[in-house]
Amino acid sequence: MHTQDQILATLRIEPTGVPIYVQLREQFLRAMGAGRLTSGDQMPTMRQVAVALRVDLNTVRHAYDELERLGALRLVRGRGSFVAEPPPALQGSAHEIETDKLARQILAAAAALGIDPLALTKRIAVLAADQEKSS
Amino acid sequence: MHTQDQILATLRIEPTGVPIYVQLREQFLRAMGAGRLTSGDQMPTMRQVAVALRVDLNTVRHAYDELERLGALRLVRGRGSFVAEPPPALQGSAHEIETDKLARQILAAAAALGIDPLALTKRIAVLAADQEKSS
DNA sequence: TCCTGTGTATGCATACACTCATACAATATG
DNA sequence: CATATTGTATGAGTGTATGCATACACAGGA
Repeated sequence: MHTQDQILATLRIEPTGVPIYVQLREQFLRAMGAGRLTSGDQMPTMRQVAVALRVDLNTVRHAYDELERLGALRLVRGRGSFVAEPPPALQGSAHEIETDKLARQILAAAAALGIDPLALTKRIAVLAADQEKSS
Repeated sequence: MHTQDQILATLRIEPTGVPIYVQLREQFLRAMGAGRLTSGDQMPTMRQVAVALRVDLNTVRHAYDELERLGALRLVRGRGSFVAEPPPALQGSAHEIETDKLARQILAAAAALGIDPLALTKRIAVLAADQEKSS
């Protein structure tokens, strides 16, 4: 019952010039990957986020919208928003396509931040290996 | 003499929702932090950047302007733009921290979308290598 | 049924980001 | 001095991001 509140408390909007909806999108994706939000979890309400961060409802919706298009959320009218099941089946070519998509997004993000893709690749490999062990 | 050209070749603008001037700002800051741009170096001309990236002169100026306000650049009318003396914050270690942050965020996103981190790493490496060649 | 909490959808207003075009001002060079 | 180069500046026009307000549509419970 406290999950949403805890997530809410972690959200931060910074005046860096990066659009608010982008900041929200990244923070939620990260919370999911870190396990602070898991499949089936109810997300904080759009209105909750809007009020808590003193941000417009449409802005939050913009973020939730993109997360749904990414397949990370399920938006259910009248009920709420929920973290989607990460398709574990995602086999064969479908998996390759998704992987490719994300890989390109990542390179774009790295370029946008001026981070060397090769250095980034190495770092990811190391962290991924660490995660393998701990699980 | 090749410095500007080399820096120019590393610049990338991606449609991530992050404003172009922010992308430029970050990339230059990181080039400084990584030592690819050091005190006294002449920056590529605003017009060079504008033409190379097919972006408006005012947009580039916006980025250079912020960098000057940050103390990272000295803009000299009629002569050019130069990296300031104490190339500000974001030194080597800070750069590593940023890379680390992005790496973790990527792993988070991958987990959230049900994508295998190792497969992702390989794909990124391939795409990054391709990009290196084409430039 | 009625009420409340959701997501969904408008319209209006403001500010910002970006492009395009056109200059002006200072510096360097011939 | 003339010219080119570079930074500086402005205005028009378009699209987006954000905020504020007001609804509508659907689900669940009293």
